[in-house]
Amino acid sequence: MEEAKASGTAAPGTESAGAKPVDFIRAIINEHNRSGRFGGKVHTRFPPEPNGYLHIGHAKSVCLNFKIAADYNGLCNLRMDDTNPVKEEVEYIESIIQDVHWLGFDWDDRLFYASDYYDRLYEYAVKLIRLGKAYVCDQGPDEMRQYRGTLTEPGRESPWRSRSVEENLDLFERMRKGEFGEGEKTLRARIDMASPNLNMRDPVTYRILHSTHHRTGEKWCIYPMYDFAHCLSDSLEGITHSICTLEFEDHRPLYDWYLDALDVYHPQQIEFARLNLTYTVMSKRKLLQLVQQKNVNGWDDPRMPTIAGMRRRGYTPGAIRNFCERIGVAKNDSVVDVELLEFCVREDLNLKAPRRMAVLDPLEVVIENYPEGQVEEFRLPNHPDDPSLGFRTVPFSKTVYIEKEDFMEEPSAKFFRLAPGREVRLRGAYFLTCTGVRKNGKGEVTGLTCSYDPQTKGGDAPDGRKVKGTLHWVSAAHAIKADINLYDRLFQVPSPEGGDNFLDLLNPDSLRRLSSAMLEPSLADARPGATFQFERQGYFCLDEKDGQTPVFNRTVTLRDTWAKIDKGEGDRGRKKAPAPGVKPAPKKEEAPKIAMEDFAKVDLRVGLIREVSLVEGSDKLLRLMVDVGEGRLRQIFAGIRPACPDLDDLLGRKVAVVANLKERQMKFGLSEGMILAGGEGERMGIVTLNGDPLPGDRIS
RNA sequence: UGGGGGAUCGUUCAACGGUAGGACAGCGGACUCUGACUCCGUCGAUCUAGGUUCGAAUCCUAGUCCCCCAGCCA
Repeated sequence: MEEAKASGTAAPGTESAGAKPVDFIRAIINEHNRSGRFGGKVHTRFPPEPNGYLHIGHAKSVCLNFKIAADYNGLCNLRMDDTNPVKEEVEYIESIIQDVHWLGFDWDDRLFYASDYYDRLYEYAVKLIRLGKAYVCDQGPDEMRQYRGTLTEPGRESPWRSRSVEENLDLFERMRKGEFGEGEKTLRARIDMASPNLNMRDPVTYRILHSTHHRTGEKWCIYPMYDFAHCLSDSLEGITHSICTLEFEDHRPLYDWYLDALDVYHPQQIEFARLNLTYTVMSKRKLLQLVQQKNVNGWDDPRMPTIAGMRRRGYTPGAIRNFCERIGVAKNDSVVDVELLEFCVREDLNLKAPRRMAVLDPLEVVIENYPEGQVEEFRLPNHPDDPSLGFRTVPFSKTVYIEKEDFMEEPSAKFFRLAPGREVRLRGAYFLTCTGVRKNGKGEVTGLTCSYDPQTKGGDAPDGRKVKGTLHWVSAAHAIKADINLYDRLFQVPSPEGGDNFLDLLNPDSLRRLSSAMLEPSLADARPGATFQFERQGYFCLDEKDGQTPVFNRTVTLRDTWAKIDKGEGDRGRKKAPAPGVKPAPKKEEAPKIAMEDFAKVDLRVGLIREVSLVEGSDKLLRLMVDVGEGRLRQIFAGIRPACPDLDDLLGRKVAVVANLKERQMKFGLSEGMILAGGEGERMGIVTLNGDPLPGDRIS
């Protein structure tokens, strides 16, 4: 086979082991370049319809189109696909222009509008009529639908299909002049009413819309349909590769048909899978609904997956571009984990964001042995790894605020922040030991008294003693009060886009407003839009500066290993754990929460019980040694004792084992799976398998 | 039950008849004046069944499942 990579399109040295794999679109382009189909030229376009704000899904397309053009030394146009004046607005056009620019792309003087081509499009339509390939149809919407047939039955030809060229020309001209009302007449392509592809059953090419267009005003009352306008706009602009999303795949025959029928320059349409993100919705209809119903505060609400929303939230263009790079491009339907986006944001911000200290939920600390009225100034670096970001000055005094959650009166073993008698470091300042706790009548902690070690100025102990915790802090006398918006995912479930009840799935805590945060004074100079890392908290950007109190939006939290530990302990300690090792059957009343797709991930295997023993200290658990066909026995602790008065009865039984479960360390030992059982107490039963399945056989 | 697409670690992208690899997530560890960053380690997948082949994620056959299409929206 010929070496594709040696064809000269790859830069020198890139065909070595580290070469980036080529996605399927570039593979097609490479093939075109090899065959000379477009003379080595690559010219793409990003063609949004200005009927909403751009979102992260559009960003994928923007990056794809502009990057491909750049990679191949070609060009990419920005084109507004404005063929439906009813839905489109100037506000959207402006936002699109701003957003694509903000993302870091430029189209020079190549901002186009499909409406730029209305005159020529009209001429093309006339030509189609002359060729006998289009006709004016008098069918109304309902009638046309009936004649179209169904997915399985062919359509019937319209009675108007055989009008003469002259009559069609005359009628079309009169449509243009406004002699007919909306819906009275359409221009249709004469293709094939029996085509299995519905798009080819004499599709409407022009429709009458007595509506003011945001650019052409009253000039037209007939407007071309997408399929007609799009392929010809591409053709007119000399686009080589018309990259669009998957749902247009079965429009490609029509794309090709129009261009062939008119015998004009013919770009190649290529379809890729649109981006979906977990915990959000991407359809413009749903986003519009959220805006209109005021579930969010406009298109640029920081919780929205729109470019404008992400900008306001503090996401950077570089992070978004990087994200689009990492998710790749293919034809699989995919839902990308929003954590990848957040990773990209952190990755970018970590490098650039100056560090600051901000206490979101303050707890007052009085340092008893610190001189009254004394103020020290510490010079702290803006970035731990990048000296070029410089320093700022932070004042310190007798009373400081620390984060409420950085103190625990009765700490667990793994908590290494402040607690009575414990010593921690105040970042960049001193070691601090908690000597007393102040409480209100309800027993809530309202403040601490602490002592500091003057020897540890700057944050290091001359005697070399270590502390486990370092806390951020703010001097009470110098603090700036601020409001903080804590944003979380908009929806509670990973895929809210499923049914029509997506509004029920909104996360009620997607925005938490904090109004008593205290910031270090250097933040007074922050400019709107500037992003900082509030140490140990996350990245925050200044939203607006009008009013007395500044407002910071949380862009994204820091990765928080402690939260996981803490939560894990909480789960173990507080919640009543179900009998381990048993998957409880769902109760009748409540619908099962497991989606079929999740269930399909369960690897259910036949397990042969080889050993059974009681577990000391538990009246529910049994220790089973089960053969799952792996050449060794798995130890499974199962809470099935109530179902098994006679242990010997279990020996040799074949049961259903969930084999791909993460093993679980229990106090009795490691449990390497789960066996299927249902019911509770004495009514519990174990799923037993009859017949001759072998241990390890998959159960489907 | 028409047509068009798609099925590879939990997620996503790769591997183009020759060792199934990367990233994110997870887990474990090292480091740390951010429980961050960084570093190291680790877990983990070819939809199913046949066939071709020395060799199959890749080719063939037959299934299964998922997505899209019946706008005068794009």
